[in-house]
Amino acid sequence: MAKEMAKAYTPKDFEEKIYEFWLKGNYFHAVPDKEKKPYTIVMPPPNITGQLHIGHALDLSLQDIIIRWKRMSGYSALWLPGTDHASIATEAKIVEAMRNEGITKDDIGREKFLERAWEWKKEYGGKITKQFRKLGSSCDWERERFTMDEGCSNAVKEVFVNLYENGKIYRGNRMVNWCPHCCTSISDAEVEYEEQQGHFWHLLYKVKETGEYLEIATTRPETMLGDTAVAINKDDERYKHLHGCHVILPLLNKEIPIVCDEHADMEKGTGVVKITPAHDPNDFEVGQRCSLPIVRCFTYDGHMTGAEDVEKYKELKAKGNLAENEPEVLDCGKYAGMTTVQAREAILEDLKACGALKEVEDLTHDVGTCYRCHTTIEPMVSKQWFVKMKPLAEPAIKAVREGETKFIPERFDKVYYNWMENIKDWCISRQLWWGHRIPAYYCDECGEVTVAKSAPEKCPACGHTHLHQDEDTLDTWFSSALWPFSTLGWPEKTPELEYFYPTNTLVTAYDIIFFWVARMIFSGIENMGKAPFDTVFIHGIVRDELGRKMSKSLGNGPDPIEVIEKYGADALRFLLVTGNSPGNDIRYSEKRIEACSNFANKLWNASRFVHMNIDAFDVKNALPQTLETEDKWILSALNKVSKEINENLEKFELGIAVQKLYDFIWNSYCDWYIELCKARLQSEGETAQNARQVLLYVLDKILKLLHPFMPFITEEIWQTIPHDTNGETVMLEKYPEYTPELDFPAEADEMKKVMEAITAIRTQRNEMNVPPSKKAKLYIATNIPQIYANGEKFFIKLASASEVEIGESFEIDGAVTVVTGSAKIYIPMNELVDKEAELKRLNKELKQVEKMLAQDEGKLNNPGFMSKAPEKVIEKIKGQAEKEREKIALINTAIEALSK
RNA sequence: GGGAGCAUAGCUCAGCUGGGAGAGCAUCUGCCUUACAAGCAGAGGGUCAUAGGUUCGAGCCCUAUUGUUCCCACCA
Repeated sequence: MAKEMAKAYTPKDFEEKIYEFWLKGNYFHAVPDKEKKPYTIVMPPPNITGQLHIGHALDLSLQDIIIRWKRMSGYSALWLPGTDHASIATEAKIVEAMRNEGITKDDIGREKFLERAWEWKKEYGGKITKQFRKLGSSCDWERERFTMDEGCSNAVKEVFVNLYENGKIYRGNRMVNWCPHCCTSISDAEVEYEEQQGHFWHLLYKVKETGEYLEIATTRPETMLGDTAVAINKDDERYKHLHGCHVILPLLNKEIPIVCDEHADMEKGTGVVKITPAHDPNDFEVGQRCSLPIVRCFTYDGHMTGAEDVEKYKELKAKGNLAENEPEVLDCGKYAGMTTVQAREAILEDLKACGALKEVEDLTHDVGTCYRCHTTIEPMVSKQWFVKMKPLAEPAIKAVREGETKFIPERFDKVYYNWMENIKDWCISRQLWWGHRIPAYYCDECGEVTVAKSAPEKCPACGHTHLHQDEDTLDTWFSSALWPFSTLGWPEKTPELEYFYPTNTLVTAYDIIFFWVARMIFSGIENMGKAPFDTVFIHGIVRDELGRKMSKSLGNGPDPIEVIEKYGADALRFLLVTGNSPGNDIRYSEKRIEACSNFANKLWNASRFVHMNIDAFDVKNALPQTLETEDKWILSALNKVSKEINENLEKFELGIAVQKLYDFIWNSYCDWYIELCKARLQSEGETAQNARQVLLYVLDKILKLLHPFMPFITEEIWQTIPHDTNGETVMLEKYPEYTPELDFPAEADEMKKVMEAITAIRTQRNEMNVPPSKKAKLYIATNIPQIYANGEKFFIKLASASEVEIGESFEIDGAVTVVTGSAKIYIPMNELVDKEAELKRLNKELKQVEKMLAQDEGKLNNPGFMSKAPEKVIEKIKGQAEKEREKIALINTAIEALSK
């Protein structure tokens, strides 16, 4: 084995090579294995248009840590990767590319467009997953899926047909969010609200019957052309006389009714509301309740309707193809063809001219925008497909309430309930070409709708053979919602589906709980009968040093690939997980990553030190027969950290786990254990050999413990050291766990006493500015001499002692006195001792300890504490008090001696 | 309007079911010591936002307040 380690830690030199090695060994591949328990994570599929950003890096790091840990813990651990077709984003990219060539979608038609899209997918679709590899992601690439591959498309059709057949999918004219830029409907979840400066325009509508004027405020005066009523509250005393009357719509001089509806709030404004059923969600509801006509005055691409649009409507009407709620279309006359923005200006101008504009008020309000292009959303009545949400939401709420699925951290279940409980029907059709085409077929003859997985040969109603498929495609999230089972082969009953579903953990940021997590839960329950995962592990988003969101326009997002080039993937992963607690955002800063890379370097060098000491000898990776106190101490510490890391990982406390590991490796292993060993390593014979073995044994465990977090460096080093198994890769080694027979609390405690004394001596010497080169004899007065005698070599090596004398008490003139919990140490340094200063220091220390003792005694004399505090705590306090008394005694004798 | 998070060392953040306040970075001091100066040995630095409460005991639990960030809904 003994491959050599390079002198310097340069991750660039080996990370790629290691990844190739893993791929070659097929170590990421998971199969159904009856001998093992399954553990499954499905990767949130990135958009094929996506570029790896730091948010992905966080998400992937967390998933990889969990899956590597589970794999090493004996599970058949599957991490299933894939990509998402991202219909709106991808289509926009292709349209843009075509625009540069001077062509439009309509120029080339659907088929040619899709050819381009697939080509585009082929060229760029794999880019992001290639980038994922650089992070060390141990996903099963053999099982990589794409939301529009054959299997996933089949699953989409199956679900659509099933939902349609049991009445959970319907088609109809409803109010939807329309993006005039993307020219498609979008779901409620896809609307983002932005605060904008706007105005309140107060309009005057004349009442036909009485001649009085009603004042009506609106933020969108251009919709007035589509008004089909004004509403008042039936209890509003001010307007009781107007029940059944009409107003004259200005500009159009059209008579529309005054209706009574609860939507009109007497407290707000004048209590009169204009009703535009075609272009406002609330007004649409009023229209439904009051049976008002729906008049559309906007085109679907954000212009005012005109004669042509009316023609189209008439054609439709003549054919008898008008569906329920099909809006009438208005010829906007002089405004026809204007954009809605232009029309607003023109209409206001005209209203002003005819005296119908009373006043203008400034107003800041939230405006709905498209989450993709941030164009202002136009609410429109249009014919779309919807998923009926109530029956799907109920069991999905139950699944979380009853604990079938739980959120980490828990608070996100509130967010989930709130959304699920207030959910409206989901508009799933999109007026786009790139995506899953809706499997609905219309008979050209009789208009009969057939929903089926494949095109029917003839109309089941009239037998006619001319049918055409629905032009629309499905919301991208419709297919992502099926991801946990469509990727495992559903609707086929595959062994993978049987074994790996339901999956275990879903790892994602809080910003897509609605888009994705919630929809996966109800889809899983609906189609599989079981929620798709037992745990949703939510993490935050990565922000910049100023706490701002990373964004393209700010250009504040570091390129993970560049970071990896510079510091290595291990450092980046480590950065993203340290100090990170579930659900909380983290800040990225270059400073912090340096600390991570330093840690990797530390481990590298410690390993080189081990090599330096074992390479020339025949050292087995196994514990020796005889263990010294310091060996027992480090083994106990290793045991403790192994136990805790497993516990923390179990609770998804990755940040805490990694912190403890860092501390163990750097402080316990490198700063103490290696230093403690140096004395032995310089000697000859068995004791040195034993040290080499323990050194190697612990390093091996460290590499395994750290592997999920820093996979590359741990593998690279592990490949160079002797093993205790004949495994090929550290990633398939057993993850260290607590081992009772390697716990030595008594010896560990002894060692800690010696270490405490060493630290105390160092502190004192440091304070007096004594250079380490200046050695001094130590007199250690203690009633547990054996322990200190055992530590003699450490005092010499690590506390600058020339020699050590141990006894019950000493009388030494002009010595510096250092007091620990169990020893009083004299350092005779006459020339350095300032008696006054020494006394002052000792008195100060005495006061501190006395204060602590007083506190503890206070507790122990408190009947409330004694009767109510748990036994464990009382014992602890008693122990503390005992130590404090000892220390006080020691300090007192030191003061006495000095005062003589 | 409803809900949630955050407020701890100069900075960035940890702190598990309440039982002596921690890390990294920064600062200061001293060190080339059988790996590592990307290092070693030390030091200083905190009324845990404020005010009450519960408790033998509160950074942690409860109430209110202030500041801050976010989510949802609505504003005709």
